[in-house]
Amino acid sequence: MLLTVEPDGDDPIYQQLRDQIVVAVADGTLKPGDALPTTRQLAADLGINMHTVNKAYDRLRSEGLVRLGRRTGAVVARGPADEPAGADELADWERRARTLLAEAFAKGMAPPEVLERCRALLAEFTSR
Amino acid sequence: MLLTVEPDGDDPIYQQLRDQIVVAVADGTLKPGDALPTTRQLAADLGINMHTVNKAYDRLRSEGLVRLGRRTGAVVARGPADEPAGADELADWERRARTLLAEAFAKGMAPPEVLERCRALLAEFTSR
Amino acid sequence: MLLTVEPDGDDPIYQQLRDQIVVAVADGTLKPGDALPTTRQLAADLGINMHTVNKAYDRLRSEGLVRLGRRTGAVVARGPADEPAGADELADWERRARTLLAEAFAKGMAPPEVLERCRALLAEFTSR
Amino acid sequence: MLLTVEPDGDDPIYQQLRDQIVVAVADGTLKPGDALPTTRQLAADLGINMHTVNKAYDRLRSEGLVRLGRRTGAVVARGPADEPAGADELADWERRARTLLAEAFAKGMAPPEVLERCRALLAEFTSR
DNA sequence: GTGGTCTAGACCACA
DNA sequence: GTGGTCTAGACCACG
Repeated sequence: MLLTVEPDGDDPIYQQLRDQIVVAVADGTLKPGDALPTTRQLAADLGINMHTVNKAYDRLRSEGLVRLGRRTGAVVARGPADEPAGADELADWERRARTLLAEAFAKGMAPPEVLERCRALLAEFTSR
Repeated sequence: MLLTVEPDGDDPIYQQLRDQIVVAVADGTLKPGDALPTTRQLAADLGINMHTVNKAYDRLRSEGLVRLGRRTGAVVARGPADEPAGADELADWERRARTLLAEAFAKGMAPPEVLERCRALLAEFTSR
Repeated sequence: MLLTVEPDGDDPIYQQLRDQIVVAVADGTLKPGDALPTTRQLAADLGINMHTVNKAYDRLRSEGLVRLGRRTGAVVARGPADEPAGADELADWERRARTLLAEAFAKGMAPPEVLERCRALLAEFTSR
Repeated sequence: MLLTVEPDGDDPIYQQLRDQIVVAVADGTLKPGDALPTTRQLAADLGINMHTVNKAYDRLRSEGLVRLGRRTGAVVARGPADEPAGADELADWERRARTLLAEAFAKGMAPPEVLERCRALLAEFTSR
């Protein structure tokens, strides 16, 4: 479980953290019940502000992926196949997926090729 | 070709426009050579500022999807399968796709189901 | 001597014409004394405005590459090795060359490679 | 690192800034990691608008030469030989170089002389 | 009449 | 305090 950040990247730092943790949950590096580093611990390790880590954790909480306890810290709350996604979650995801796939298609990637890439990326998660 | 914006949405207005136009190009609503509304016209229709539309068009130009004409206004420059995507473009796309697919998987969607949704979304584009 | 224009290209049409004529003079397609098409002839051929052709010719005149006669039309006035460039002309050219070469270097092209490309491009002119 | 602008020059202000920064990166005045002035600061120093500086920086970012940081301001991202140029970048550069070299040749500069000037300009970059 | 550029001033997200 | 976004209004280059 190695987290890194690019302070001057295109995405805000808190989202970089959120994304990496989502991927870690997907590929099994993090399992339901696993504890995440404390905010101040992670902030110190990465040389960033504690509030930034906090914001990342809060986003994950509002997505239902982690639970934030006063004493337990941040704990992974949901893993693959743990609980089916809600309708709102699903509609929002589909909207983003449509945009992403449209971009690929509009920019010249052939649909079978796009689908194959999606399959390969998903395989990264299931195989581990 | 109906464009709408949510001024208070999560994404900036110019990106909402960019996204909708990308989808329109992908699904065939807009074909290479088709003219987009003029910046002033679209701005007036949507009740937003000219510069905001301008920024959306400028981004699309830098992505190679539209050409900004001197007299004609904005014109769709690239359609599906018009030209293969560059390596950088592709790597960036794959990074975003990984995050999006990881999110789906981590939130409980089964890989076959995810893949099926991707296939269905792509079919929206190829069928029209 | 085939001239073409992209109405929606990055460069203004009059400059596209100017550039192509400059290259034609350099590579020998056009020689000193050769007549260029009349403004209305060229405008009709390319489907553009007469004033646009006029502007291109005027720029070339101010650069000393063509003479504009009331009765003779536009005539190539100067060719390779015809007359050494003036100091102002030269300083301005060098400024633009510095920017172009800096861009190549800053973007990762090795100086020997850049120089070789320049040599090859110049050879296109001398060989014909 | 001294930047100047000519408000009434032929090139737009933002491009004058862009060009000067490209040259500065090429000749080593600016090295990867170096910070550029903040948009507001530079705008105030030059007596121009913040948005104009912003546009210059944004172009440089889209060219991959700088990263725009959240806290640090603009930072030089790519230096000479840091990363090879892409194919599109290269083709576009060659087109512009052809025009520039043709102009020199057509205006009476001998090819060896032109090449020597290019070599000298490149030497300005490598020597520092 | 089109997009391109510049100015001016405001509010927000991020850290 | 930084860049990012949006608004408003003006002038210019191009065709």
